[in-house]
Amino acid sequence: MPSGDDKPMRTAVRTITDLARLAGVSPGTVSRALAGKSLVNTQTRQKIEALAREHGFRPNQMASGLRRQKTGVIGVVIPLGHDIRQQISDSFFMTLLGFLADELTTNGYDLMLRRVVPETDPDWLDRFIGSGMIDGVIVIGQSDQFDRIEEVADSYRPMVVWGNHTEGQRHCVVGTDNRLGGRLAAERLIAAGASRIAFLGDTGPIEFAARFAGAEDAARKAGIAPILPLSTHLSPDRASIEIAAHVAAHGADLEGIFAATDTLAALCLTELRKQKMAVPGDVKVVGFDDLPIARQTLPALTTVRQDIAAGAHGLVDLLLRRLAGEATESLVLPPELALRDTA
Amino acid sequence: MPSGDDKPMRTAVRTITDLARLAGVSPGTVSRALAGKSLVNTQTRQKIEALAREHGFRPNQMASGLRRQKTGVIGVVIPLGHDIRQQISDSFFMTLLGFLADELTTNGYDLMLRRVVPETDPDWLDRFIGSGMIDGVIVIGQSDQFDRIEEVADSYRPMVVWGNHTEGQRHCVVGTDNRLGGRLAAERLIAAGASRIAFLGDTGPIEFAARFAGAEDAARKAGIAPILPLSTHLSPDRASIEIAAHVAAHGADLEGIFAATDTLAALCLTELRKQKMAVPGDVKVVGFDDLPIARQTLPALTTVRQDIAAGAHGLVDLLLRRLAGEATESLVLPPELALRDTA
DNA sequence: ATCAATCTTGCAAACGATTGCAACAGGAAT
DNA sequence: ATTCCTGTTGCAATCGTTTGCAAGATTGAT
Repeated sequence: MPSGDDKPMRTAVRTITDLARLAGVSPGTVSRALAGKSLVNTQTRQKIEALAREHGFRPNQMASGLRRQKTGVIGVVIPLGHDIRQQISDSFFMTLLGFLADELTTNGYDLMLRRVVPETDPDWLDRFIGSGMIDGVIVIGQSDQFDRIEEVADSYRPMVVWGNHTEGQRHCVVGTDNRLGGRLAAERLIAAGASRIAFLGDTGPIEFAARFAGAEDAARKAGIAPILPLSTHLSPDRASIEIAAHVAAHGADLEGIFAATDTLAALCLTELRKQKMAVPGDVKVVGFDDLPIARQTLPALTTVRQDIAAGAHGLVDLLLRRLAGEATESLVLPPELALRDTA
Repeated sequence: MPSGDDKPMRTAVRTITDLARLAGVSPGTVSRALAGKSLVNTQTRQKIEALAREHGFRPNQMASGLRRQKTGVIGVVIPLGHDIRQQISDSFFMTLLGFLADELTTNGYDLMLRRVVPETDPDWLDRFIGSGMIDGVIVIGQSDQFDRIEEVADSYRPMVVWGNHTEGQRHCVVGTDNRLGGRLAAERLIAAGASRIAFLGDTGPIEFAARFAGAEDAARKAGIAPILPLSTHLSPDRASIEIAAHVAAHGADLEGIFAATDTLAALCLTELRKQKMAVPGDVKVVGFDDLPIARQTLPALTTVRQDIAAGAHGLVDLLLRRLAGEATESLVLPPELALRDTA
């Protein structure tokens, strides 16, 4: 029994049992005191708290999690489906992630981040959920994994997804009304006088497909020519090249361009300038997202705003509700046109 | 003893013990089989693996972590010191985070993200480390917490910090040579003909202070007037206003502006344009970071590149080494001038 | 002084996976 | 037939915390 009580080198207090010994009580009491339960005598509690502070003791979350069958951690997973390289620095998702971190922290949860490549790891979602490390999961972007998510949603409740809402889907989703957003964008282009309009971006991902569909709705309603889809990748390097080609091929025929994201819109503006086309004189441009960059392009980009903060708040709010056993509806946020100088 | 073996509704297999019962072996054997240890008979192993696959079983990470005293999780913490709102969507940190996630995943680790406000939570670092949830920690940005980090570094080894390297510091850091970067920026401005130069940004954060100091070095060496510090906040909203004021007050006197980040540089370009000052004709501008936005400003921004991917790689590499017990040196990455059109 | 009621506390069994040790089987060698 | 391997497996303790249950202490009422 080593007795180094008064030595300057304090004995390390790693477990609740160590602390209990020091306080002269049982581990159970320490646990209760630190957890703030009411069944502990005030003096005892204070002594324990003081000791814990003094030795910088914190209960081991792993052990606690194991015993209580909850971890206090929410998983956030970003499936990299369509275009792996893009997402690495995609501002939209990263900004959303920032807000999510804040919302979760506010609610006492930690955030475990995972980026997965479903193509090489078909089991990505089950793996994460089954790990036992997380109490719930937020999926950022459906990517091309809609069906997989649907399946999982049937048996796993604490999951909320950022993405597009489709009639009759079974997983709980939060997202902007992309179709409406697409309509707003196209309507703006039309109102500004454009009638030959292109959609710039891959129409594969479901969110983009919805934006495209919305634009088509507007075109049909206005009785103008159908929207011309111009496909691009999302990584800036490849997109630049592809956009240059598209502009060279179709630029002269076009009066309006609806870009699937602000990032693409900004690249497009750069390219149009290079090829001596005036914006909004020759061509009008509308983006999507309203990232900070939209205010800094020249001319400043007219775009469709997604309320990212509201999205993050909604995701966390719904997830907490589901954790509490509530049934929840999906949340569809209204997009809003941010009118600037390109259309 | 319920015997629903052949029912379509499979009995849930949640624990290693459940699986053991199904396979007719002991839990220990299942554990060894799933962990890929060599002491298990090949047939037994295959049977167990098949069963695990069939029932989608994965061992509980919490229990495993508790027993093995390691979690497979690396904590990544972003201290929000100087300007809380900024960092929420700061592209640089978020991009770094993206690369970190990839590097860690590649090495079999998960990433736990935490953003903290040291001012209201002085205990932020010890709390994270003491939680027992993480095997090591990466701190993104020293913010104003240099001393706190130093203290912790004395007793906690698996920690690596992104930030500035200071002579004789005790914590292991990875970062760009900010002072050299600052010198490169100022030298470029001087070479382009500017001799009245301002530094745009708060000189409080240590990284920025070093950039400023580097610029001062260059000014001294060239024998020009001292660099004029123009302080701003980092959140775009406030920065815009402050930059507008700075430009109005000093614009006429200035020939060169070295902005502490590309984001500030981009805002500055916008503001200069508004106030009818030609870039690089009237004023030359150099940024720092080489974020994607630097290619899209008009004119395209000359800036000092930080190699973010290399930074993330270095952080993870050093951390893994420290986890393995190696002693490690800090890693200082060389910045590089990305010459474009603003200077 | 006795008894009941209320507070505090300790005891010990979980949570689910891992692992040192010992036991057992099957073979080979003597 | 005996002994000694080698290769597999089971047993049971362990990681650190939580929590139901019961015991002990204290108080107040009778």
